[in-house]
Amino acid sequence: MTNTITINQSSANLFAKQVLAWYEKRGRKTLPWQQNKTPYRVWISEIMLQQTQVATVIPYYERFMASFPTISDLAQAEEDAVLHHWTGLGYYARARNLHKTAKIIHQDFQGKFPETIEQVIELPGIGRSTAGAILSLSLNKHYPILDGNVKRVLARCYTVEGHNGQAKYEKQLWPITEALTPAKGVAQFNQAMMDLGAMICTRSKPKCDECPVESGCLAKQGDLQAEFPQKKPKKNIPEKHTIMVIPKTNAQLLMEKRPPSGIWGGLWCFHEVKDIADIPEFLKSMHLKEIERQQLDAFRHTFSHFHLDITPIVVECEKLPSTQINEKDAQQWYDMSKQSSVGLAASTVNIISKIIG
DNA sequence: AATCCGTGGGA
DNA sequence: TTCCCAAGGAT
Repeated sequence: MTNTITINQSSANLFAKQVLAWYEKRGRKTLPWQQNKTPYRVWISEIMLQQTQVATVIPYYERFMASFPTISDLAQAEEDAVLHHWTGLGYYARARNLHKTAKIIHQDFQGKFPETIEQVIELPGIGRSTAGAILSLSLNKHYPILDGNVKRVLARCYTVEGHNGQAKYEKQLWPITEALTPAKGVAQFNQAMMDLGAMICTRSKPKCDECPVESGCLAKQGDLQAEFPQKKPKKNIPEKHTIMVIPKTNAQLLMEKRPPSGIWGGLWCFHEVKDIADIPEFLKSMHLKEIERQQLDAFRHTFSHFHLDITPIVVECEKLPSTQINEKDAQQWYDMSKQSSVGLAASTVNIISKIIG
């Protein structure tokens, strides 16, 4: 049983007024994607910021916009180049969807970012909140958002039960953000709500004395800030093991492109085997002769949903004659003396740096 | 509806 | 150290 919250017009007006006044004084206005705002620039920022902190995003954003200043540039880029700009950022489906969407806009919308919510939500990687953010922040269109910051602020203000990722939680919150989002000043309001969540209504130790809506906050009134949003039940994540084989010749490492979906989809990675005994067969299929091997220290890479213990094995090899290492699409030699131009997972960068030193 | 998809920072 | 989880969306 979840109680339905009703918000009348005058309390919504007051809420918006308080938030907008706060934004003028304390809100963020100098982030990179807040300069020269266009749907394209805001779109890229919103995708990068999904489940990712601002400080982490900024350097990625700057590099990305320098390489792909327009939708057309992005649409015409190689997927490897787009993923390269995502190396280490995580959630790589975001980059693949970004590229797909750029192509769609290039082909179906004459390169102009669509401006209706229905069209924007249709695009790969853009859901209701991101669509609302793009259109409100860049074009001041009247759409609500509901990102992690807004959820936390509203969950406390209205003591909404549930936690992130729970359907009933969002189902309660959407009508609230709809009711509160003003038609006038929507760009500033939406930005302000994210700023409040990020700077004031933080998950631990919220700064209620600096909050513009403290007087109406139900959590504050009941001293329940620590109880909302509610805690997610903890779950033990499984442990997995893998052996990564790294054939090495002089200054080159053999890598392969991972399938387009699943973990590290579309990134270049080292070949995985279940057992050390599988290594000779793999080397043979690559037309490589083993000279010697060196097992590096195993290390743990932890994802949100499992641990992966990785044992890297570097195999110094000699390329057998008469063998164009066949597969230019699935395998390639990574030149350690050159700058990479493809997408790599953080753990792959880690292994390469161990080898290069 | 719950799970899959990364990574690094903060407590 | 260990644990939680952040400007979500797709399935």
